[in-house]
Amino acid sequence: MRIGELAAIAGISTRTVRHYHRIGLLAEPSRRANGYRWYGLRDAVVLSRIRALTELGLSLEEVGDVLGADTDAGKELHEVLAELDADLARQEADIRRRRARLAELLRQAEEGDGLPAEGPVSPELAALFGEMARASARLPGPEPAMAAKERELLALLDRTAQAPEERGWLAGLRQSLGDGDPAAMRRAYEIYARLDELAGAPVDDPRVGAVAGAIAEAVPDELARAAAESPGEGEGGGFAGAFFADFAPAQAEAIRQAMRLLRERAVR
Amino acid sequence: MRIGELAAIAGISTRTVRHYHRIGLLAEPSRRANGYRWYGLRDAVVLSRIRALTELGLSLEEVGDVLGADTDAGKELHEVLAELDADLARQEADIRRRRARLAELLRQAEEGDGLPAEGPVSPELAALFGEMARASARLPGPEPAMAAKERELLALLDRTAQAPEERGWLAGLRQSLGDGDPAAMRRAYEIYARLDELAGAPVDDPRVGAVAGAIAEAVPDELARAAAESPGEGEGGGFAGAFFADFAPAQAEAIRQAMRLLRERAVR
DNA sequence: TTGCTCCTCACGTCACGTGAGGTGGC
DNA sequence: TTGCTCCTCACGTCACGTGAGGTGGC
Repeated sequence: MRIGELAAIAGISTRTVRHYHRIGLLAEPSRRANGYRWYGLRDAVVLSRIRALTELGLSLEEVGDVLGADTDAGKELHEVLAELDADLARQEADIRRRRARLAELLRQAEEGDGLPAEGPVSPELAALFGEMARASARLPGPEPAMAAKERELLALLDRTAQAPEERGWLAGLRQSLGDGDPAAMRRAYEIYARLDELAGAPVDDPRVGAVAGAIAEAVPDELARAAAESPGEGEGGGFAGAFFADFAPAQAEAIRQAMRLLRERAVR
Repeated sequence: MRIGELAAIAGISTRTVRHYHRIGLLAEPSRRANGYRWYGLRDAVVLSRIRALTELGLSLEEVGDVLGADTDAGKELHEVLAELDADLARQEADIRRRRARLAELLRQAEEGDGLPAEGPVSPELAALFGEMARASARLPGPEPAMAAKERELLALLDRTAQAPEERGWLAGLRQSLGDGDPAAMRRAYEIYARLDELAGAPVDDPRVGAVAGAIAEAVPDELARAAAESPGEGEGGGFAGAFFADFAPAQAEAIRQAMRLLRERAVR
């Protein structure tokens, strides 16, 4: 029979059959005078066996190994199948994890209005962002740019610090944003606004020290300790440098001073 | 910071970061005098967001779409995530099917001794092959070549006829092999042996007619009907031709005559 | 003549990995 | 000087899909 019929019997494309020839998985049959390949029943038997194996999920190389190992092909197959099952188990667990995460995100989207602009974050942080959105809506005027900036930083931190012992800052952060207390959240937004005002100011602007003090005051002890352990200026590889470079000079200075105050407080 | 630190923060290789630059997913940063790329905190923020999306299973193109759709990125993301979940659900179901099939095969291997040389087949056919193996072990001498050949053909048929209405032959086949009755199985093996003997014989060998009669007699009505519906000689595309070409001339003739007898019986 | 099947290149897919060959920074 | 990091090509991976351009069979 011709390649088209063979392929139809196996339920695959003729291109696939030719591919198997090219890689040596299926022997080339004889040719007719017109150059057409001419297949026998044996080819159909072998090809259907190849397909039975690939449909289980074996790679073509593994299929070749199994077919080639005529001495005790059963044992070879058994080993490959056992390995394959372990691999599929991993894949299944991975897909499940991802689907659970997706369900979580879609639920977040239902509860709030859509998904956060900062991208997928942990449920805890998503809840916090939701509180911020509600607080901001209650306050007059547009949201301070610094609030959005902090959210992006928090999203980054949220993703890089995944280990449980690295997530202490979350509880502290929740406290500093009031933990549901509207007054604390208002104070936080006031600080964001005051930082915004420092955007074009010189480093020695008199407001810098005041803002630094307000920041340090708003940070609860838990977060203060985490901040004290964080790398100081110039340390921590290029990250700290990139961090401060991301702010206007006077803003960076206020944050630097605030961190110094927090470190002093931690020592006491 | 340099590319190595950025990659470390995102938990990926530097090659991956460069790949994202090449395809335009992440903007190229400025360069230092030595040609090194120089990244800011913004890059880390964006890159971690990219990673959060790819780890969910978005393709890089989808990630690009989501990042590019600044007007209501949330809605775009929501759609992509919903599609993705449907896709993952399909994948999960597929993996489960394959694992169930694997478990079945591994169980077969435990029950019999190893996996059948014919490759993975349905549980019903595997059970039948097991009966044949036990029957053959009880009979003297090596197994007839025709028995092994029939198994290969049956494995092929098993895989090509998957729809329930196409699987009637299985019940008939079980009957013809005795359905657990040792006497019937012995008769079947006798026919295999007699077919083997026709391997080198001429088409007009006097034994041909007798073997054909024995085959037709051994086939129960259920299988006779299925055979009657099957394509005759020369029909059914190249398959029938390839089928008969796979036997020695006298063997093919015996089978041809047996099928004719079965068709006649079906008409009555 | 028309539509179908077949033939052989040869590039494209997806998300990078992996050298190859060379240079800057501590 | 040594080891580490960075740079730019450019091929390899996996299982085919998809033209491109041409020919045989009914």
